Amino acid sequence: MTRIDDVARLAGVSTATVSRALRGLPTVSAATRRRVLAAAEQLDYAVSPSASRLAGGRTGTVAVVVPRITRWFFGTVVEAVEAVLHSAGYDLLLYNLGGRAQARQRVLRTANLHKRADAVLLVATPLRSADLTALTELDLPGVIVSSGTVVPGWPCVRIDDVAAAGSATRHLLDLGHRRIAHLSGDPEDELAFTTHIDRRRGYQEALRSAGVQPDPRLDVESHFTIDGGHQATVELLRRGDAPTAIFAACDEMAMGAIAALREAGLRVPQDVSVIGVDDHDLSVALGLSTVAQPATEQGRLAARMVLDPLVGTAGTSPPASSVILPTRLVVRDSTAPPRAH
Amino acid sequence: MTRIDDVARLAGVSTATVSRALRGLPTVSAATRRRVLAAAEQLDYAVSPSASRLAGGRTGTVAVVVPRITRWFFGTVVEAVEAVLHSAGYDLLLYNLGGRAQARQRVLRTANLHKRADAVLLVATPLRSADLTALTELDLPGVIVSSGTVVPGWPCVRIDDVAAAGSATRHLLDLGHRRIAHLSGDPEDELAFTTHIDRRRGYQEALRSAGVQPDPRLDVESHFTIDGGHQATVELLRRGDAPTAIFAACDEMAMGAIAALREAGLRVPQDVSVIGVDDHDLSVALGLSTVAQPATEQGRLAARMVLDPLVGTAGTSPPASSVILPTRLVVRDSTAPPRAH
DNA sequence: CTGAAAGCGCTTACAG
DNA sequence: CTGAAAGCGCTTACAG
Repeated sequence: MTRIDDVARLAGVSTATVSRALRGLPTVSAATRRRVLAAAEQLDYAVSPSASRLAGGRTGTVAVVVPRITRWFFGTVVEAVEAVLHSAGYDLLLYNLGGRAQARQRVLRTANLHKRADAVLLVATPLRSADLTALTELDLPGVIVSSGTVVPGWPCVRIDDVAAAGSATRHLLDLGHRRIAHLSGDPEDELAFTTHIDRRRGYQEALRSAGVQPDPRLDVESHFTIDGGHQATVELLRRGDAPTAIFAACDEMAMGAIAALREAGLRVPQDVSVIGVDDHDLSVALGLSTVAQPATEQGRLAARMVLDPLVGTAGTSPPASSVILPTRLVVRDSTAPPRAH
Repeated sequence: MTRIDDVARLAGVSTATVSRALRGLPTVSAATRRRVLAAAEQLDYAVSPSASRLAGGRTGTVAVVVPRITRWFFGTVVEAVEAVLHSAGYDLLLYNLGGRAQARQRVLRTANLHKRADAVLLVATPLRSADLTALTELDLPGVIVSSGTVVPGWPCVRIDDVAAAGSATRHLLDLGHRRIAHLSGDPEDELAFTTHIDRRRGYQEALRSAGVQPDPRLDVESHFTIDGGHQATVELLRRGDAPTAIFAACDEMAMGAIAALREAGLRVPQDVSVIGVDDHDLSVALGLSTVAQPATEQGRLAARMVLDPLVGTAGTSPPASSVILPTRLVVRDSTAPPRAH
């Protein structure tokens, strides 16, 4: 393997100069830089990350923590984050909590992040106070995407979940629905994120503003997955006195709801209207009405914000502040006025 | 930050002994190991990965390359891989090619893998010969998942795509279909993987075995996505003389096909039967017939195989050999006999 | 703008 | 089973 000494020798300079030239530091003359780059090229030299990290104290790596990479929102965010990080020359260390009970603790406690990453991107991962303490002690910069916990000093990129849920619910109210069910997140979930709390609030507030009293029997908790939406809908139908519309806390749950309704012989939207939140890839194909949220945009922005304090002249730019991106009601074929009685 | 010297001092041994004890090497007495572990615990010591990597020459990291993390199969594989790697104490460096034209080259050429990972997991990523050469020169062990290129010395975990496609096509033939369309992958795709070639072959062979001549007008190429399946179906219907059944090369394409059929006023399965390959999470909900492939199992197995030469006593176990996992026809509601004329 | 030298924090022969 | 010492391959004050 060629090392920095080889390049230095060929270019006729010191290793310090090679190091500076290759990293693009300004304190190298144009002519020297040219010679170094040519030598490196000729020798097919690549810096040793371990050596560079040990000597420089920077890892060139960002740790990305997501609850489940297989879920639409998280996969989409990671894809956007990956593109930004890699084009900035940063590595992406992936931590997928994946429903494992102790995964979160493992990630945050066992010094997995410590010295492995220069920054953390925490996507929709709520922290218990012990975890938060552990994370704070790592003293790393970071960015939060979506909901979760507020980490002191970490900006957050998200949508307004209360508003998004309100928008979905109001769409149903405007169509004339009054018995509107809600499928929301599972508070028992070990990986529970807080998104569902806000979305429920938006739902309830919209109902109350329209003079409708939220009915606990129409509010079913489940997982934020297709299967979760399916189960919740089965439960909803079991309770009897079916709603005329369902607001699912995410599109995947909405899809599960549609499947369960179809199995029960109910048509969408003729018998029951369904709306979700996300604008999942499949939602167009299914004709699912939804409140679209910009997942790629959230990922891209979060990645830029997480790189911000790492790249460039530290301390120059003010710390990034939190951003709330807009959502947009997308009406398709799964919502319609309730049937006349 | 506590360093190894601090632990050594507290435990009253040399740093070499601390290093050995912490890594579980057998050449440490039980009593000493106990003292070292207690000291490390007390000081909340965590080894510096950079230092360890530089000195030891191992990175404790596996690079995972996928075409698109947002696609069901790849997301599911990565989730399984992540669980195995992290529970073995390995880091996962994620490379998502994501449709970017030069991403593959960037990953393989720019020494991104070199010295960053001890092994590579290449998921459904075909290589041009220049890329293959570059990869071979890195001299890393690796495992291939799904199709792609054969890399000398790298075992492969996959399904039999020809058989899977044959099974899907035969199901349609058995129902009485003769005009069976096929939606397959796009050969122009910069990230084209070879899966679609095998699946087309299985489709054609099954037709011929049943005495049906494959009709090129019923064979439409597109992307392996929901949108790709949608577009391909629109094209298929535009050509006129619609088929009575569609075999889509993956479930996402099948979902797109179902959406396009519905938009065209065709019912599934009464007017047109649809079958895919995968058993995507949503397929149950949609009632989509499919040939199920074990994505989680492939990921888990591949991860174990990739760790195999890294962990334990090198050279002891024979190199892992390739594995072909079974697929299974799952009949749901999207396939039925063709209507009588 | 450039170089000599120390140091980053480990692991690994080597010797005992 | 344990330790002293070299070395992994860089980056960074420091000096000029």
